[in-house]
Amino acid sequence: MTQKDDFDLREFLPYLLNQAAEISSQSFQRIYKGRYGMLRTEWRVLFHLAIYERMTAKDICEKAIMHKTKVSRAVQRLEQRRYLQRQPDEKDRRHEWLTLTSQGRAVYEDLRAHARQHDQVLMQKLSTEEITVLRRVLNALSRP
Amino acid sequence: MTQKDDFDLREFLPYLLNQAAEISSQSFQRIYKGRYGMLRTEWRVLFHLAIYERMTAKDICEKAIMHKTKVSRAVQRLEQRRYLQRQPDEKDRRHEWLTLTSQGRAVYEDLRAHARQHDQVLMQKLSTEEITVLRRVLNALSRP
DNA sequence: TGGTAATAGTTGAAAATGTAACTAACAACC
DNA sequence: GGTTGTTAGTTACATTTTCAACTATTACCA
Repeated sequence: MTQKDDFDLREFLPYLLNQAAEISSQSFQRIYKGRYGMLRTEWRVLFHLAIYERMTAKDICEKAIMHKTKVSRAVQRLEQRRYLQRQPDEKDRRHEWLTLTSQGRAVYEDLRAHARQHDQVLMQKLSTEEITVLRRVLNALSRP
Repeated sequence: MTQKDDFDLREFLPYLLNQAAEISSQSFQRIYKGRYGMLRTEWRVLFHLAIYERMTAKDICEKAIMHKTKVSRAVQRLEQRRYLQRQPDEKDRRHEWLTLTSQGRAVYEDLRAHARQHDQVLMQKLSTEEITVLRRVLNALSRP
């Protein structure tokens, strides 16, 4: 199994990014899945609502770059667990404002602590300079 | 929709990595999906076989960090399209050696050209220094 | 005003993925 | 040699995701 071609997958950015994303997500997944049976789409919605306090599904789609059906279903499940509330907009009843319940906020705070800790572990593999470059670069690449 | 919490998703590495991976994969996806109806798992297997010439499914699992069922199904579909051949190992008939057909190699060469071009576009957003740091860091984060 | 277009969000069916159980071949040990 | 354990790979079933079509509401404009 020796390399034949001169094309190196380890230099192809989409491949590398996926690999790193996959690996770095796994241990965090064990936490939100293990503790709350949540999916990736769900913690993302939960975190957005915690951070921005009040959003419509559309807002979440844009911020999180998630498809509306994903958001719709994540919201449903979070609502079933009483982690969030919906409130139709009076002026435009196509919109629904979403906010976390106190229960949802508690879950968020727990997960946030784990997220911070998880990030610490990841960053131990890197120098401070690498971390700043990485964050800057990933933010740049996240804009389509 | 103003930020309330001091936790910043844009600093949480698994989130950032996923976002960047997602965005940066999209235009390449349009190519392999549009031209050959392939899935992400399939181009990955195809590329590995092109680069390493001869591998078992197990080898691919390890190199590509993919679950064996994913690899198994990708191999099936690539075989159906006559992009690869299987050859049982004579000594240990649990192993199957996989190699690309000339047709598979042709598809690879086409996709490789697009991959290179795609990478060029991505890298235009970054400085050469950022690129080297990024590659090094992503490789480090890709090891569990 | 009425008719068409646009927007927010949901739903159903098809495709893809994850999980666990399975088969087939080999290894190791008594 | 026969039993038990391991390994490579597949399959079946449940869960998740994707895609397209749908509803309900508002915007646009002749």
